[in-house]
Amino acid sequence: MTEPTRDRTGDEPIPEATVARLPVYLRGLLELADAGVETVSSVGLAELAGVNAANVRKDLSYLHAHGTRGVGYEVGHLVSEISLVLGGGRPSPVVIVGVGNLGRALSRYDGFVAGGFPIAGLVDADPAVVGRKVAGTVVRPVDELASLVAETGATVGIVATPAAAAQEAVGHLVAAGIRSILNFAPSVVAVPAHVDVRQVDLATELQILGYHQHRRTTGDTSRAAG
Amino acid sequence: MTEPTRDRTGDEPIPEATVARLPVYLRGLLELADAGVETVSSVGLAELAGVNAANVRKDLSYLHAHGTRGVGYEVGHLVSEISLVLGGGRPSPVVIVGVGNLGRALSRYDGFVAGGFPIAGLVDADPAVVGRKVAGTVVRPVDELASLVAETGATVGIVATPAAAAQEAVGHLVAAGIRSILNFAPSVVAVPAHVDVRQVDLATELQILGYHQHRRTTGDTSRAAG
DNA sequence: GTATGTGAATAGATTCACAGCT
DNA sequence: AGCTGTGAATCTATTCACATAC
Repeated sequence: MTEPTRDRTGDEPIPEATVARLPVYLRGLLELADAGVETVSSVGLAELAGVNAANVRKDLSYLHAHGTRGVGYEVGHLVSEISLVLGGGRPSPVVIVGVGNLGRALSRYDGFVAGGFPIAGLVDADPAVVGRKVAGTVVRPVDELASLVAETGATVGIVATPAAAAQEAVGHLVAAGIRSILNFAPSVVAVPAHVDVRQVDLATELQILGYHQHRRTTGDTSRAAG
Repeated sequence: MTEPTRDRTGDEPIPEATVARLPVYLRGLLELADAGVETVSSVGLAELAGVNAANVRKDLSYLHAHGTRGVGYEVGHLVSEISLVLGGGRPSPVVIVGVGNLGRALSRYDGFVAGGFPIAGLVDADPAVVGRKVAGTVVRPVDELASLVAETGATVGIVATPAAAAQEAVGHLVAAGIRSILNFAPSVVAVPAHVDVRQVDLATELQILGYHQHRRTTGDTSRAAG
């Protein structure tokens, strides 16, 4: 409260729940910036993100993003701060393992490139798929993964294989030096402690919806969950 | 009748965090059942699901699933109980709005059918796409959504449109009577209180990974997050 | 001996409510 | 007046530890 001590970028731990909301704030802020809006209040940002305003303020207090009392937050400033925290501002090239239906769709998804996650390359274990051109990129064999990562500086791996092949795919990625993995395969995978895995499971999401639906139709006084 | 509080299926509220883990347990249990395993301990199931064993026990205590002390849980029984809680055992047909890259991939994803979520139909706002056959189904125009839902008994909607079209797509789904929606568009959507929306946002997931990666490389004493 | 079931303890996240700045 | 920033209160979730049952 007297001296502005240790102020290194990203040195304080930001709660996971906050980190998960930052991308949503960022999206809303980019829309505002596009529309020429220069300041936004916590209430305004809360509406865009679908959360509570006090939550927004507390979240932003973890960053080095301060607002002006009586006015609000400067949109451009928030965009910079959040972008910095989420990946340091540099693009993170992505390698995709598994070029089935989902892998192909992901490789063509332009939201990745726009969000700073260009596709560095595609690999597949199936020789019938290797060599084919998908979304402008030639699919390479799995044993070239390490060199692909080295060449392109890829930092993120996406697993889009069948469940049975997911653990092996993760092993290849880790061996190639990748430490951030997004796993679309419906399978819990084991990784060393220094590797970060996030699971995106479509069937699981549907089943969670199924629970609430089932409850709504059989139970009585239930409350909708977001 | 004056019968006391008997166990109506799904009458107690199950914590959200537990609901989100049940599909993961179910997957592991189905694997065990396939392998002919008949009982499993909370420790065994915890390993399969990647969580703490006490957590498994507490989660299962919310269901009507009891184990045998000194032995464990009966795999077949758990499968039935969890399946029942997650959607009542009946299949929930799914309509997909938006037949771009992602919509096509989802419509071909066999995990849905296997998990009790058959594709009831596809719709798209683009006349150039309407009428084309995707994954064995003819794409229908958005204004046929209500009749499609009525015909097929679809209970779940998947939004796979661009962000700008997501709110409108959700509006159509709600108007057609759908009350469970899985939104793949990177956009916060507003829905009436009786409608349940879950967001699956690929760019957001990558950005969360980006935060941890950035922290690992710039910060020092950090701990890996699951 | 082994494994469940659960109260108690701990940790984490959200929301409230208001002091303090512009 | 309006809006941020944050301690305190509340709610939710996880983990521990052990009595209880097989």
